[in-house]
Amino acid sequence: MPQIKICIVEDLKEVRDGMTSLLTLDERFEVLATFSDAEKAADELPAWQPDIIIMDINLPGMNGIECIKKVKTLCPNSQFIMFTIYEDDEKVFEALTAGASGYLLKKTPLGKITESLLELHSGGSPMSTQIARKVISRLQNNKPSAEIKVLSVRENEVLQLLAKGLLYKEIADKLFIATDTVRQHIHRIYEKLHVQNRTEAINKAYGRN
Amino acid sequence: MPQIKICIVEDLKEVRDGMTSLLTLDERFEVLATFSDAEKAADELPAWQPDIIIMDINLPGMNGIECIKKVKTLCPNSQFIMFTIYEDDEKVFEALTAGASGYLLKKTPLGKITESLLELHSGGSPMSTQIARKVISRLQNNKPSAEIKVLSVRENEVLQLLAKGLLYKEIADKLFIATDTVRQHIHRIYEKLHVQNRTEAINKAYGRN
DNA sequence: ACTTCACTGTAACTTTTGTTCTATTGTTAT
DNA sequence: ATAACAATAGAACAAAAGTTACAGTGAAGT
Repeated sequence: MPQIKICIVEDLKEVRDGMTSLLTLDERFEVLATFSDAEKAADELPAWQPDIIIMDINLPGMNGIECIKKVKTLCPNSQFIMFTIYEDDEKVFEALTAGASGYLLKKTPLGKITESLLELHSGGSPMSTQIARKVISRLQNNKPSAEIKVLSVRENEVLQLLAKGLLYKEIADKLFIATDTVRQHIHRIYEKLHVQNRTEAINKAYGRN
Repeated sequence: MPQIKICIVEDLKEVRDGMTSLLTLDERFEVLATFSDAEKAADELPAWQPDIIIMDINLPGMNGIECIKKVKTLCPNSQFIMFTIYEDDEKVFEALTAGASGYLLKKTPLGKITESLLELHSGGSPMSTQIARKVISRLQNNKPSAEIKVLSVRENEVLQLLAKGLLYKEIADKLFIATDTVRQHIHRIYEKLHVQNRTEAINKAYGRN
């Protein structure tokens, strides 16, 4: 069983060293190199071709997400795992779409960290259920979002059809109500979502901004 | 703290009853109703409006995924969690894109089941890291879709702004062209995408059907 | 040289959307 | 019970979107 080759990109020396010694003590891992900034990492990572790159998100200068974008094509066999303080950071989500395969919280207990790395290496994507929800929502293009909850059941039905691009008349026919009633519902929807038109309503309700 | 209202769709009586008694014994949950087939569930679920619907995937007749598609618009505030034997089932993945927010394995220890339901209810998406990886990779293959490529550069710019919900006038101002020209571009866009209005164009271009 | 096409523009016209007001019915919460 | 709200609907009106037809310019390709 070969060791899992790892590189670390992290600006804080203590954190970097802590992670390095944790992994060095575990014979399943091998730390090839560490970097304190993204520019240097982007330059040198391709030469190392690690299995896993642990990437901090908030770095001085180029951030971790930009770094992924640069390095990804040059390290096609490397997997990126983000390392961050904030669990619910929108940046984590950005990173996932940019090419990261999972993430670790800085407060994660040590045992969990190695576990997550092993999971990552065996084809999984360690992440919290909160992030998982966000990812799924994006996949569905359908975020149940706070906004959508202020709408009544009927209003949601109307919005659903509105989002398909149906005419008022067509919505009315589908729901067996008058066109004027549809008009009414839609007006209320716009009010509740604080928007002016169909497109804005759809964007807001389904979380595309 | 109100109880979490739950409905169960599962064809095997033992499993159904087991789940029901597990949840009934826990005062945080309330089982409103159970169904042994998807057709009946699709009929009656809208009347219950549960917080969570536990849905078996493999059902006789209509399967759980079809059932979700039918019920989802009628229960906009309900969350669906799949209940299945196979962890790596492609069906699980289909279910997630169809609208499910997480899934449970049938072999899951009882304590984990209630934990997952609570996570689901508080906005998370319980799932294994394997499935998470699949979801992420689908997310990353976010292709700009074939349709968008038939459009000229300018038309894409217009479409972009159109998708934000801007008025023709606002688009014109942003691009420093006449409102009538915007009108022209949009007409061409609709022609090329074979659609009749703004919403359909956006859906088509960004692959939401 | 000629054709094609993206991009720009004008103009008249129809259809759809969105606003505002009013009003009835039934359900739910205090 | 009484207030609040969801769902329904009619009607008049203003604003925006969408259709159709025509036309000039400049760039790219044959």
